[in-house]
Formats: sequence, C-alpha cells, structure tokens
Amino acid sequence: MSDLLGRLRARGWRVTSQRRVVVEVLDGDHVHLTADEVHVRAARRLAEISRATVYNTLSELVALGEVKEVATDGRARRYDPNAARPHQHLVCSGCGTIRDVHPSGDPLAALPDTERFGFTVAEAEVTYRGLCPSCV
Amino acid sequence: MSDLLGRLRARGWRVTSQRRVVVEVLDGDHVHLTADEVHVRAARRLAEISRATVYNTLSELVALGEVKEVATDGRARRYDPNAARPHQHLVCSGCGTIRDVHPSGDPLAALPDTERFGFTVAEAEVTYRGLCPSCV
DNA sequence: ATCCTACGATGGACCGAGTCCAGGTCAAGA
DNA sequence: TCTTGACCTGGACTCGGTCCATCGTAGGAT
Repeated sequence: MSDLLGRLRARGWRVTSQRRVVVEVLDGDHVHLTADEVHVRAARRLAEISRATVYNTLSELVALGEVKEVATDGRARRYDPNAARPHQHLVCSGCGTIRDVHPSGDPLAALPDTERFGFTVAEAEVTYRGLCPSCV
Repeated sequence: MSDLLGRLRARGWRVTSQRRVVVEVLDGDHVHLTADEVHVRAARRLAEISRATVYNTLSELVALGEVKEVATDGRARRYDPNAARPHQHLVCSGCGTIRDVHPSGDPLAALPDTERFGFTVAEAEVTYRGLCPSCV
C-alpha cells in the first residue's frame, strides 16, 4: 500500500492528519489489527484521535477496497492491509494468531452450479483452523 | 437430531423443560437462528425461559458437537442444527439469507504443507458470498 | 413416595465492540 | 486569505453476549 495516500487523494479523499496516521499504522505492521489496536497505535502518533474517526476511516478503506475486513472469531473484526493479493487465513484455535495463506486453485471452483441455488456467487472466504506450533 | 435428548441424557445431561424447548426449537426449523431468535421461539412454548439459559444451552450443545456455531457476519452468531453432515455456507450479501452447500472435494486438501507453517490444521470453514435470486 | 442436593435457571448488572449525532474544526479550492 | 463543506470529536447509545448471587428442581438415594 505504498502510495495509498496518493491514490486516496486522487479519489477525492481529503487527507487529514487523522487519516494519515491510520494509514501509517496499517502500512507499518503487516499484522491483523482490531479497530481498537489501530486506535491505540494511532493515538501514539496523534494523541487526540478519536475512536469514531478510526472506525470511520477503517470503514472507508474497506469500502474503497484498500483494506480487507476479517472476522475470524465472534469477537472484534480485524483489518488486513494486504487486500491486493487474494489470500485466505489460517487461525490458531489456541492463541488466535492469524497467518495469511495461499491455497492451491480457486476455492470458488469447488462449488458446482447445482449447489448455487441461483445465487450470483462473488467470492469464497476460507478460514483454516488448527493449532500453531507453540500451542500444539 | 431425532433422539438428541436421549443422547444428551446418556451423557449425563439433566433434562429440564428449558433445555427441552431449546432443543425442540432447533429441531423444528432447519434454519440458522440467532440466539435471540431461539429465545423468542422458546419463549412461545415456555414463557419464563431466560436469555441466559438459552445462551448456556446453546453453548453446551455446541461444546457437545450437536450444533454448529456459524459467524458469517460481524453480528450475531447463528446456530446450525445440521452438525452431523459436513457442509459449508452460502450467504446473500443483500438480505443475509444462508444456505447450506456441499462443495466438491475436501477444502482442507487445497492447503499445501508449505502453507501450513507447522500448524496442525483441523478444519476449513468456507463462506461463499454473493447475491440470491431475489436480491440480484 | 419422599427427601436431598448438586446441577441448572433466573434476571438484572455488566462488558466490549460498534454506531450515531450535534456541534466544532480544518483541508483545499477560489 | 477566505470560505465552505467534508471531517473530527466525545459522549450517549445499541446490540450481542457474559457474569453472578440466589432460587428452583431433576433425579438418585432411602
């Protein structure tokens, strides 16, 4: 997401200091942060940033397709800056660690027409679950 | 889930009227209800049943493997009485309708060893998203 | 059939994630 | 530099879910 800010400006985004730090936080670590974690990290750079702004900015980035929302558990949604390359997620049932993975083939292809019930199927989201090496 | 109550009793479950109605509600309609919807339907049969009891009973049924929990959106968890046959879900992005679907092949097989990072992968959960015929 | 007791039910307080809103602020074009 | 509408703020609010002290009862023991 190198020139993300440039792209966003080109799309008519008003680039504010708040939006800049949110983008920087996501850009910095390639992990899967919750909105709250983004808020904490953003606040380290810009003390007065509000929670609502972080939520708004994240939603906008998702709507623009620059960030993906992943909901691997029933808890807080996580934000994945790696929206460009299609990938799936491998989640540890013990500690919650999330890794990006690339299964072979297109998961959509596994769903035959007879199992589509007239739906226009757009995407397949796969969550692999198991235990990571340190949770054995 | 015909003789579910019998099986539960065999596992040391105390069969109360509350647990009975929750099981009946799930058994009745093969849809994917939220805890709250289960509560409403259960209350039609047993007016005084509490929300906490419905939540407890659902969690126990999930722990016993008799019901599956599905979290297709970031909102309320849904409970799927069809835990016996492995299947995946097709969700309408418009109205939220959920259908059970059976993709060909084992989705786990699509994840090569080199993409497992030492995890002991136990299951793959696939959510297909698209628009249903009435939401085109 | 009755008693006992541990397991289960209750409901109201509480919590965390997320949304909403009225009012104040400021990025960027003129 | 001015103007203005897009944006930010913080606090109230909603919704899904959990916790807990207390009361009730299923079902084994007698």
